[in-house]
Amino acid sequence: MQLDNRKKEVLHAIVDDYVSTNEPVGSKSLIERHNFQVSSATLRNEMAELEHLGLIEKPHTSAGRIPSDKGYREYVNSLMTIEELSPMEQLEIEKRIDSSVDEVTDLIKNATHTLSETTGFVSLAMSPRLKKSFLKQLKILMIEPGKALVVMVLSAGVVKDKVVRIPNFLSDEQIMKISGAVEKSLTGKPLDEITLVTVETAGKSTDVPEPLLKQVLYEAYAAIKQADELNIFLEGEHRMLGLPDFSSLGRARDLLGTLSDSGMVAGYVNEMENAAKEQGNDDSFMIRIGQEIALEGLDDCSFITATYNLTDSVSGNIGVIGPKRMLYSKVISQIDFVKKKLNKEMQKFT
Amino acid sequence: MQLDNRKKEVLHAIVDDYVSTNEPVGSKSLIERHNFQVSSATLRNEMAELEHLGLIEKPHTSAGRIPSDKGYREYVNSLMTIEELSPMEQLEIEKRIDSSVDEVTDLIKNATHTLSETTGFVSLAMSPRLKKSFLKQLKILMIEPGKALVVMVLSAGVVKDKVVRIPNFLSDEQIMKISGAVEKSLTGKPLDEITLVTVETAGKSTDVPEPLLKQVLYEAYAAIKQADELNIFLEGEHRMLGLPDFSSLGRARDLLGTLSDSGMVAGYVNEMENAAKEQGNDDSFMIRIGQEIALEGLDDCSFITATYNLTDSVSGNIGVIGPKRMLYSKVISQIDFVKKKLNKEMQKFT
DNA sequence: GTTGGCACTCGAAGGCATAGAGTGCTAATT
DNA sequence: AATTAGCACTCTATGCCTTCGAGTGCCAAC
Repeated sequence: MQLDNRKKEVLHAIVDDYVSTNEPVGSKSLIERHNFQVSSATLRNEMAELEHLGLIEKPHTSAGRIPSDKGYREYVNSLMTIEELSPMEQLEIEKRIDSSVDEVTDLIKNATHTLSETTGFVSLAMSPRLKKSFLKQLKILMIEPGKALVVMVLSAGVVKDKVVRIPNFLSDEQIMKISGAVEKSLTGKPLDEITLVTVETAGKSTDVPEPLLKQVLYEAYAAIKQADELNIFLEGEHRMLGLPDFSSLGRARDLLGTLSDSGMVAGYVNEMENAAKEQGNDDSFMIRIGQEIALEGLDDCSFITATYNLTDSVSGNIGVIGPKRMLYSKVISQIDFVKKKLNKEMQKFT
Repeated sequence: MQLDNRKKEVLHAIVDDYVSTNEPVGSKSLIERHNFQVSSATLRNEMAELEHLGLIEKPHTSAGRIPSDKGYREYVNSLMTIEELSPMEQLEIEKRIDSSVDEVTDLIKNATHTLSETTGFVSLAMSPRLKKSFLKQLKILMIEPGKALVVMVLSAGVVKDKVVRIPNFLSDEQIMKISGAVEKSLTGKPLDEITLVTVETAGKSTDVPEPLLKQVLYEAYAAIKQADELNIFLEGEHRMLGLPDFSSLGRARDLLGTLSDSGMVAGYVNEMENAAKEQGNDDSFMIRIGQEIALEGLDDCSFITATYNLTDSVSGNIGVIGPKRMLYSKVISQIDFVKKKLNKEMQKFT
């Protein structure tokens, strides 16, 4: 979209004003609040053109203008300038992200919590995508007859486990044999290269009778597959209720209803991630505005995520869902700072 | 509270009508909907007395009456009759509570989810109180230099683990020695009898040098303590937004704000549990109505929980937070049925 | 103890006028 | 050709008034 400078300024001003006042902005108040060296009539003409371009719109005939999704998009893509957080704000975040936790998951939850508190919106994080991490250890521990625990240590410093059912007859020794054989042959393999066949082959070297063996191997395989399942952490849903943008109960309900289905949100974040990758989008932020979000009830929201890195090949997303009437530059730098802090803290785990 | 029969009938009718219509109920509509063999004037007199007793109240001078907290309390304690769920409803719940999960926690989450869906309210469950369960196994596994995993198998069929930091110098062998020694001497002990001293004594038999040993033992102790920390699962918060009782955004926000602090809710459930125990309340339900609930924003709610049992000595709570204008008899039987189903399914894990 | 009757109260809903912010258009100005 | 002043018009929000109806308390009669 090519806009002349003055149109850019006008759109910028409209977005700024609307974001801070939550009132449709008219030509007069625009003049009052900004140093335009033209009359309101001229602005009215500009605004009519911006409306024609689909960048702003009127809630009704005799009201001021509000940015459309396209207008926000233009603002985000070309108009806004991102500033660094103030040292105070940085310190606040540093302080909140506690580095004393022992597990990556806790660190991520911690960062998510912090992000929701600093932005005042809903925050979310995806667990790391572990497909590319490799097995460093795998142990099958007998818990009691018929029950075992599969413990996996992954290269990304993550520990996963799962209780599985095994045949009752199996002895402690047999399990240890299987455990050893599987570990020996799978260690060093990335999770996404481990298939049921791989696991079954790994177990062949033991002398445990076939049908029993097969069941244990299958369970081990299932445990490995479960280890790279994606989790999502959502936090601060209730904060949306405090925003004037969701003062209509209907909207608030639709929004929270959708967010309550965390699996659906996780799936959507995943799609976004994949789409970004396909497009070779090396921008570190993914931003979806209003109707661009393919989730019901999020028409008035914007969805911003960044990518954190646990290792070179293992990453996840962290971000915010807020009203589309938000201070984009601020929120983006908040996410960015939390992400960087998270990346730094994560190094301790790898 | 001693009420004559007619007063009981009137209160019963008022609660029923108000619950189903969400309108203050007046003397005339009461006559219309129920077979009172008296005139509306008589009912007005009765209602005036009920109001005097604090059982019902007027939103304003010229409106009908609504039950007060005390009125609901009376209703719940003495008036309502609890019916069994219909076979259809039972089947629906049976179907939803999936018995194929491998861990108790999943089963509990499952039941919580089901409860929220069947009641349409917020449901919650506490994780089992494991203080009285005893250690069946405890293993410390070396993950990498400086990092180990403490895995505990408890008598209640629960598996817990925690990643801990250990001194870098320790060898695999040394850890195994400690692990063996601790397990040997702690196996069979209830969690609440395990103290730091117990653990340290348990480790003494090894030849691992003192300061290193001590750190590992401390971490093991911390892992054990963490194992009996209480978790709470809350689900369906967004459903409250659909209820007319929370059509005021302010109330809804206060409510969801409070519920978002799950630690606080967990603490409160715990208090309720302890209070019930002290009073020797062997009733299987704990019910708190309106202002009886010592949590901000829950003035218009009722809080109903039941106790599930994982083993004789290990139990937890499962229940519902809904509007106080609810169909108590129905909700109670729903909770009761879910609890029974949960108890049944839990037997598989012990 | 019960009832019919009646005056009174109060909130909800609808109608109506007004104020205010904003718009688009036109004609004049630079 | 771009800008501006001016003006008629539009639409919402607000406040005020009225009406309507469900409900109440109380009193006198049964």
